[in-house]
Amino acid sequence: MDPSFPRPLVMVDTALFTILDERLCLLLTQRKEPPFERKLALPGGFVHIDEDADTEAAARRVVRGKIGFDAPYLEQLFTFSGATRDPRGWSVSVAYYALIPASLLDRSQTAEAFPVEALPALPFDHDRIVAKAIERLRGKATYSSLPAFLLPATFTMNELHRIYEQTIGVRLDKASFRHKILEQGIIDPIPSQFRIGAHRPAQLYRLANRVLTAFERKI
Amino acid sequence: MDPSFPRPLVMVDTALFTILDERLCLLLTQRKEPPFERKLALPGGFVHIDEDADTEAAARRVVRGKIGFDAPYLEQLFTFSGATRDPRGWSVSVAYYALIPASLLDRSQTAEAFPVEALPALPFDHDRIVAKAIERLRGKATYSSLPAFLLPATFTMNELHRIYEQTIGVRLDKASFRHKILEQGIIDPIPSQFRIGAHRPAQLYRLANRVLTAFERKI
DNA sequence: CATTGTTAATTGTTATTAACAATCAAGTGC
DNA sequence: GCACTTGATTGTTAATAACAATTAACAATG
Repeated sequence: MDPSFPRPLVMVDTALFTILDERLCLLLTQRKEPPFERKLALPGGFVHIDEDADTEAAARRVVRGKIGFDAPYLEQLFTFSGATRDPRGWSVSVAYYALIPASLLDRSQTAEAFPVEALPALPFDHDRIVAKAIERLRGKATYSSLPAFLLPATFTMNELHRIYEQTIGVRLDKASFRHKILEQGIIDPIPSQFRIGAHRPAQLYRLANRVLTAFERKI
Repeated sequence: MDPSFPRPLVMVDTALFTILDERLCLLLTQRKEPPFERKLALPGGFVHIDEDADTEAAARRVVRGKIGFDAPYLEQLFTFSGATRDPRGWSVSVAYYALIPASLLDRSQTAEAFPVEALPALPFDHDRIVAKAIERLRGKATYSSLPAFLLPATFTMNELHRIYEQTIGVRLDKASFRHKILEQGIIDPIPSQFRIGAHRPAQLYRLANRVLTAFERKI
């Protein structure tokens, strides 16, 4: 019954995105064990088959260990594998990426956030994982509500606009953006709630539902 | 050095698509071993860590075992995992999907092709794998050259048109389709080569390069 | 050898959609 | 009051797409 093939190591790694100071950042951890002890790396760990229902549950466990709560958005990214990516042996890493509003993070956590354009050298094949995660994030941002999961529960149209521009990396026309987002119906205005400050009050919005919505066209 | 966690089983499964009689089909195999011996299932097998460089190499090995050659297009689909998906124990299956022109298949292979709307009941969680593979195929077909990999090396514009309609599942305007495809530059006309028959000869085309090309807009 | 049928390829017209630029609105601080 | 800043809207133009119709090139037929 039990197949006699030698089994690979199986782990999960997570790319945790947040926006800090208008810049896309990744949360890294200092490794507590060899190999690469004390180096900064993506949060990850081995799958515990007596504890985790599946690899996504393992990823959620890792995320909770890092930030203390579940990420508003978590998605499987890609599975990396091979004999050489980990010095401990032939391994399989099921990578996930998650989006976390900076408003949910506390001070010590944001201290470990690094802008994606200024990441330190990463061990294992974590550079590849990060590259793929950014590629996926940018790709999905162009035709879905994905970037909204980087914002707190309530936000203004301009905040949403900026977060789309930051994640996609291109200018977006203000009027067109407004039109298309409202047309998609992914957000609802909160009646008589406005962001007040030094300027004209801005209408506050919230996500119409908390699941990812794909658009028919690019934003 | 060696982590003492019990290790999951690691396997690959493949969804092999082809077009037969204008219908999208999947190649299935009759299982030779328990569990589910003699049942039709997706081609798959355990990763051989002394033989496979990574899981993609394992998938290529499985595909070669099924059709005798490498598929023109192969891509990682998703990783399925958990304690219950395989009766042999906590397992991880890295699923791949591939596109294979029917012209490359021989008679005995096409005999094992089933239209995706008329598949037999599949063991394990292969139904989920198939559903996800079809979803991915349809999704990518709308904004990339993916469906072209279901055609032989040379084809007419109308053959390409039909294959897009079949994979996406919607009508596409003939004139607009022609326009957009040529604009993308993914195919080149083969000078003075035409498909002749009972009617007006049709210009033959071939893929400009053999890698997947993503479009800026939907087709 | 003109007629018909069928597929291939093109053209034009209209309706949508997006990009760009400008303008109007509503507050604060001086 | 006035300048300043951000929020929100409007209009004009250009680019695209959808739809319908037409022209082109063959084979088969009587």
